[in-house]
Parts: sequence; structure tokens; C-alpha cells
Amino acid sequence: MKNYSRQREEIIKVVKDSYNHPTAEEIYMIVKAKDPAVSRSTVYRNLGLLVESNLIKQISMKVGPDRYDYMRKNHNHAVCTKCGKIFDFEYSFEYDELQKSIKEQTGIEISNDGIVFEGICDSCKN
Amino acid sequence: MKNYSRQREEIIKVVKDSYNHPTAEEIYMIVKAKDPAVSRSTVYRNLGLLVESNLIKQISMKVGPDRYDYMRKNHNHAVCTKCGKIFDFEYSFEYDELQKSIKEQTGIEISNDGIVFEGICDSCKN
DNA sequence: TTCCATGCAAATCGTTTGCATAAAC
DNA sequence: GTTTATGCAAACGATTTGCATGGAA
Repeated sequence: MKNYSRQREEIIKVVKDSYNHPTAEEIYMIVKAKDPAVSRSTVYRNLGLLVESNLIKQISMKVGPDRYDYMRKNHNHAVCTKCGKIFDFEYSFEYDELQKSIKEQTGIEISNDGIVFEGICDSCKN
Repeated sequence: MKNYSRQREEIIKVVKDSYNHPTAEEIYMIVKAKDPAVSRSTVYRNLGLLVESNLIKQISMKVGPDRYDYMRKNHNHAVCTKCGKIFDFEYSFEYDELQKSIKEQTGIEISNDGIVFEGICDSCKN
């Protein structure tokens, strides 16, 4: 992410303005509406860069394509493993203790948003 | 999963005997060593069925193919988002409270193994 | 003898890559 | 003028599907 680009600027804007965890394809469609010449690879490439620089978060699940989330205040994600819908929620953990325990047992250092909660959502339960 | 099949039996056995969270491909290779005629689709199809009937657990990550885990006692998974390695660990949460909170805020009902912890492992930190 | 599971190959889906061109610095 | 980012199309990896066949109940 060394050089500025009009496309990247727009991609950031789109993710930032989306509060529904869009997929790469959805982001591509929105950007394309404004700039019909944009290519899918540009979207993928930039999403990758933005994730690396911690500007956005990438959420992978069993079901469907990855989704992206602009980094705002601390919140967690609960994912429906049937339909792939993502819900935000807030909950304060004993992070310190949990982190320490995981670190000791596995060597892995997790962050607040390194926890994904999976389950079945209301509408899929029927 | 209505009818018995020799192939399924072997697939279950392989996952059960693997303590390293194998991928579908890895499972396929092991089964194929015993039964060269087995097909990849059979492995995929059966893994899907076994996940549905809660005999095994499917773990998806940002990196690489899904991995499978035979259902034993309660343990959690910490995934390295760089190399995809999965570590087991044990930690007792305040599940009831957490579950209730998520349920209230999102409608999602999670189970113990519906929590995946993501971070960077020791060897990838270098 | 009626389903259900299999094997094979082709198709699909999400994503990445190679390469020539265009834009940033 | 030298990078770096783009657009396109082709390649890719993981998984799913359609269809004919073989095995289970």
C-alpha cells in the first residue's frame, strides 16, 4: 500500500459505509456502480492490503465467501453457520486470563477480534 | 446417512485416529491407501454427513482448506491465521452467561465448540 | 427390486496470478 | 523515468454436482 489510488479510496469508503459485513463481490458491485471500469482483482487485492494494515477485518466462515468489516470500536462477531449472516454483539471477557491460558497451552496470541462465535440464527432455526 | 457403506466406515475410522485435524484431501489420501478405488467426492460427501450428524467437527479458516476433528471431550480450537495450524486447548467459560448475552443481542444460539479463537502462533511470529 | 451410496468427470464458486497498460511519485 | 496499481483473462484450489453404476436393505 505504497501509492494512492482512486479505486482503493472508493473501496475503503464502501466498506466503511457498509454496516452489513459485505462480501468482496458485494463491494465490487457497489464500487462498480460508481466506476464501471473497476476490476474484481483490484477489489480483492485492495481488500487484502486493507486487512493486512488492520484497517478492515476479514471474516471467514464455513458457508459462503469471506466478509469484510470496517474496524470500529471493539465488538465481537456471531456467525450463523447455516446462512452465513453475521451479527455484532458486545461482551466483555476476561481477556487477560483467557489470552494467557491460550498462550500457555498453544502458543497462540489472540486479540479481541480473534474470537468468532458460531451457531444457528433465529430464522434458520425454522 | 441411511445406508451403511464400507467407505464411510473407513472415513470415520481415519478421522477418529487422526489427532492432527486433517483436511479432506489428507483424509482422502489415507483412505485411498487402503482402498485405491475410493473417490474424492465420496470423502467430501461423507464428511458432510458426519458433520451434520455431529460425529465430527468441521473447522474453517481464512487460510487453506477446511479441517476435520473427531468429537471427543470438550475442547476449544485456537487457529493460527498465518499457517492454518490448529491447536487444542481447554478453558472453562461462563458459557451460560455468554450464551444468554449473545442470544439476546443476536438471536444466535452457540454451543461450546462454536467458538473459534484466532491469532498468530509462535513459529509464525518470526 | 427399490433406494441409497459410489465413482467419475465436469462444473462451480471464490480467489489469485501473469502480463501488458496506465497512473502515481 | 521508475516504480506501483490497474484491468483483463486465464489459472487455481477446494468443493459440489449430474449421471450411470453398484451395493445395501
